Amino acid sequence: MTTGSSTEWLARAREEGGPSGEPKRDRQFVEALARGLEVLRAFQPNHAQLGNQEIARATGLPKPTVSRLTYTLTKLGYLTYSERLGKYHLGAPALALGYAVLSNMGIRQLARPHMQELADYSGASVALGSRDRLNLIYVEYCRSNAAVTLRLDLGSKVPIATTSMGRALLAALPESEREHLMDFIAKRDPERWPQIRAGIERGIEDYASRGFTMSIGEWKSDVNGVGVPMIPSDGSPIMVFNCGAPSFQLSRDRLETDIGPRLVNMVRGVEVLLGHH
Amino acid sequence: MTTGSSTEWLARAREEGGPSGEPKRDRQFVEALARGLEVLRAFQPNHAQLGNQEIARATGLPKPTVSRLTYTLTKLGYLTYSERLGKYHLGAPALALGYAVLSNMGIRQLARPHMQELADYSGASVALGSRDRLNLIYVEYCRSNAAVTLRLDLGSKVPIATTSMGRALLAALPESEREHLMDFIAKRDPERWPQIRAGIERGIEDYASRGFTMSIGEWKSDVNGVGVPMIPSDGSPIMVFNCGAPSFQLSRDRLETDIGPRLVNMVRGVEVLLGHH
DNA sequence: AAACGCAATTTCGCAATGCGGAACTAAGAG
DNA sequence: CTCTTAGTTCCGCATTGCGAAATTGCGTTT
Repeated sequence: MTTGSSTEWLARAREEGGPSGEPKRDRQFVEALARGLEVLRAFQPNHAQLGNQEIARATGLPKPTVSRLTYTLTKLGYLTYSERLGKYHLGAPALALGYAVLSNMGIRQLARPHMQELADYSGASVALGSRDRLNLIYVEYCRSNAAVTLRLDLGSKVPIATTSMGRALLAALPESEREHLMDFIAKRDPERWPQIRAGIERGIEDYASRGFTMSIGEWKSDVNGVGVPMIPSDGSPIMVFNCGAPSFQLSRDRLETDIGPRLVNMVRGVEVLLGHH
Repeated sequence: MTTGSSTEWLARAREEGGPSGEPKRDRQFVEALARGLEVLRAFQPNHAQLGNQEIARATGLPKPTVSRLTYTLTKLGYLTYSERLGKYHLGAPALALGYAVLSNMGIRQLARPHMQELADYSGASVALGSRDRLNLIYVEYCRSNAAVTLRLDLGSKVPIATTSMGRALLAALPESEREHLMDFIAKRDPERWPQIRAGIERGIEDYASRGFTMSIGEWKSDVNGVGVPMIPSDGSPIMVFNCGAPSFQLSRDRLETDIGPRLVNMVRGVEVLLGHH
């Protein structure tokens, strides 16, 4: 299901962009920390409980190393050991980190009223996401009081490959970064790559011509959405907005002619607010 | 405001319980990982943006070390660097961890209906917390539709020293652990320690005689609450429930005679559910 | 402009620290 | 009682992280 191992990401994280780069050690990069965090990441919402062995398999790290890392994380409270199952699960301190992320993210307060307005107008839900590897993480979320469906929580992930949000991100990314990510997507799912690629390229065109991207049943067959990127003025990473709903509620046509342009407008408005610091 | 440095915690985390222990190295403990996480922790909700210097001061780590750790965390996406400010802030991947915590915590789904029921009955809010150092982190939260006040989000922290929840935790903890924590509390706030200590001891008595603890305006002057601990059957850490509201809404008398006993009952109910796995 | 203060990064030699293959122990399953 | 599968301990090696001090970089001040 997942990529063979997450070691690839660690390897890439160390190197400069150069694909030719030999294993020149980055004396600045703290391997042990990266590996420890990799262990924490292994605990996805579906993999609630993991033993050392499973973690070793999931991360591609040697057993003794995993053993030491889980030992450390447990002492710090980030992991909790269950005697009954002989497995670890995530502890509350990890949650506190997430809360700090949200409460420190100024853009959320700025954007929320605008997002809510569009959500109410469209009867759909509007979200703000930030990238993590090949996913987008929801950092803000508004839905119309009408909408009953599509409940995604803050902190949850959607793939960049097939969502309108993801395509908006890719379209706005500098060429080199985009290709880097697309390489990974291709590698992870060679089967569907041709269609995925086509969707991304359509997204790039849509973004160039109209300022927003679309996904019509391409992420989940009964969900439609549009996406718009926001490129911050300082060097910080691109954020992405979307507006989406079940397909019976939001037709392709309405997205294209009405919601898409409005989302673009909304993002321009938020950008202005951000400019005022 | 905070403890001088968080290095104390790291030191303790390595050692066995023994207070006499000299710095016998724990070859199992990965220092670099612990330090890296300590850097992330420095980003509390109030300290949104931090430079290397500030992090060094907050964590008590040497500057070059901090520099390497922030470098690593940035490459991994857990921190983001703002050119404009020359400071770091937390990135979305940290949020994803928090989400995984919540979605994996089975007890939440089990307990929620019961918590909601009591919240509705009492017109107050009911929460479930788990300890992180000297705080309790809210991992589940229900409030009556009536209650307008006291909005605390999942992942936020309250001190164990002065809250009903905290006292319930301390009361249920084994002697040695309790004293260990109380030492820290005393050290952190010697000024108020006499009153704090008195409150904790009252909590221990209350818990022994009635099964719940109280805090009447001792955390925030206009907030009252009761707390009940839940000791899991496997070795995993104690969880704590509370029920609280602004003091005008929930009198001491009502807490003592009505809400407290009901909360105890509720927790017994949840414990039974947990037993059924 | 030059000089100053302040913060962040780089340097660099040292040894502490993290590493992982292999051996060992523990706990089920057949 | 063996066979498998998970987890820990050993232990020598060299990688890797360490931190004092020097260096760079930036924004003020004189």
